[in-house]
Amino acid sequence: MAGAIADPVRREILVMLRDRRLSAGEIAERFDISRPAVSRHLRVLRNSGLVRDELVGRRRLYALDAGAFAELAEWLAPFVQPSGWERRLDALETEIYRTRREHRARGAAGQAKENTA
Amino acid sequence: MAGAIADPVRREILVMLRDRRLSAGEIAERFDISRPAVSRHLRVLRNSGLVRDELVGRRRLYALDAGAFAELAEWLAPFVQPSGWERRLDALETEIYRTRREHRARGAAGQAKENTA
DNA sequence: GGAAAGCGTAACCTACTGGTTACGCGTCAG
DNA sequence: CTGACGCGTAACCAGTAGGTTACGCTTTCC
Repeated sequence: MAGAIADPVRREILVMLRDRRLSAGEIAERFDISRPAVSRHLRVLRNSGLVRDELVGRRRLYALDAGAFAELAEWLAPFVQPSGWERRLDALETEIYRTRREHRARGAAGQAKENTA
Repeated sequence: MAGAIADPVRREILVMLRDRRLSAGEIAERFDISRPAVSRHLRVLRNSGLVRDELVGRRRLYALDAGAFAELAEWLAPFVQPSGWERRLDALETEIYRTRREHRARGAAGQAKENTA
């Protein structure tokens, strides 16, 4: 399911559906890609459960399915605002590593370069 | 960035890092795939900003970056608990479509099959 | 100083993804 | 009934993602 929101086109479709329910054609005409391409994106969204579809005459209306998004949010929740526990454990672990190292090499200063800030 | 959480291996790495900070090797040995493969997953996570890395001696420690997750959560937020607005608009739109249709065809009953429940 | 440890990168191959055009099927309009 | 509309599917193709093995660089240990 997480793979469904990986594609930018699909994410934009989801944003569009946030406002109102839309037919396949209405969705497709807002993109520069062909209609079948959009149709397949819609199928992926359908299979992922992020979207529900309803046949109305010869049109097919798409709407968001809140349930799937709730699942996503549920997965994401533990990652936002780390509980503070980990930071302490990290510090402890680093300390262990450093003391073990400095047990021998006395002259080497403790250096650690931060990346990907 | 959303593409980074599409892969199941990367998601599992993130879960692992939720508890404590880990070195590349510690991460790699928990998977059946080769170490270089894990290394590239880590690069993807690094480039996506979901993970920060710090060089400690000859090891490279990885830790979650809360900022990126906050962004994700921010994007996801508008999708959980729809505001109620859309449902009303949907109902209205459906009504318009039906009345226009039934203006001519009197006998046809309003039918709409739900899919992908 | 030299061997080993810890990681990343390069080159390569396969599998999937996402795009296209051509087509088929059901529904509405006249 | 027949033509147009709306939409999905099939077949095909190029680009990317993710796996592997081989290799190189930096840091630690003796």
